Amino acid sequence: MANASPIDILKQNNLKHTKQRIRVLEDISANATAVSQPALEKKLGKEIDRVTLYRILNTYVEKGILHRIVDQNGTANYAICSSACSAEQHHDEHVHFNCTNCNKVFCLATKVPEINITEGFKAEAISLIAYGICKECSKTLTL
Amino acid sequence: MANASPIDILKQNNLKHTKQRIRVLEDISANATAVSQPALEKKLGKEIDRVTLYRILNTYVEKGILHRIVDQNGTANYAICSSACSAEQHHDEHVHFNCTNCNKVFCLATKVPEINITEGFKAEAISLIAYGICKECSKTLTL
DNA sequence: TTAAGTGCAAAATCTTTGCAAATGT
DNA sequence: ACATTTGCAAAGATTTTGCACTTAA
Repeated sequence: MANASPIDILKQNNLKHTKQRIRVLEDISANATAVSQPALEKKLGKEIDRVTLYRILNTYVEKGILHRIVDQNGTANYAICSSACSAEQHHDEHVHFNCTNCNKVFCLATKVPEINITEGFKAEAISLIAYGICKECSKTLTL
Repeated sequence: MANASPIDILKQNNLKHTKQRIRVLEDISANATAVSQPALEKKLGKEIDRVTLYRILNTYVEKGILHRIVDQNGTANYAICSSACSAEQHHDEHVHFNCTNCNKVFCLATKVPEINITEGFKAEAISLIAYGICKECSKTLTL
């Protein structure tokens, strides 16, 4: 249920499987944390044109293949969606953690709790990002 | 406790009260919702240089005078901090609502609930943004 | 074969930096 | 008078657009 191969994912979404698209999916799956756009550019910059990367990422988000998590700096981070996601109803209802030291974005197991939204407002999605120091950096930063 | 005048706020923070700084505070206070940077630029563009606006907003966020709420698009929105905020410990622990129709950002009365963060991660701040249709747009969008 | 996807060039934005002139205390 | 703040010019970064070439089906 969890780890479909890049090619499977592309097939399921009627997308041509080009080597650029496959590389992007491989790279993001390989990572335990969400990957920032700058990190992707740095990593794939020689294989994939910057513009193509923008287009691939947008396509993936539209199709519900990737989550886009925008952090406090306005930087986009991408993570593979769980199987529950689809292009129509895009549920990204787990908590994200953005380390203010290493800047990595983690998808936590914690689910976003029910929120009492003010009468009259209709919430369709909720983004909950915790900012602080991640597990790794906590160890290192023994100042 | 709530509505200090722009000049009072500047005095309290040892900032010179220039007409540009006062205009920014007036404009943001006048609004019930948070104000986006593009909206501020559009409104104040003839009175205040774009670069000056960046600097004023950054100063205000550093001093804890304004909250910066970054929405899904990476756009910064600004709202006056409650009295509980300070430059050192900056608590912005209420829920924000970003209307996907009019793009306005509302500060809701709802507080951010306690979250169980995964062992090892140290959360220092939490941003919770609900996306959907705001009160006003709900009325209008009777499609 | 042909529709979709990529790369390159270039435009449009957005954000930061440096410095001289203006302003508040 | 003096330290800050502003505005302008310019550099740097990010994101979008258009179009010819390439590639997967």
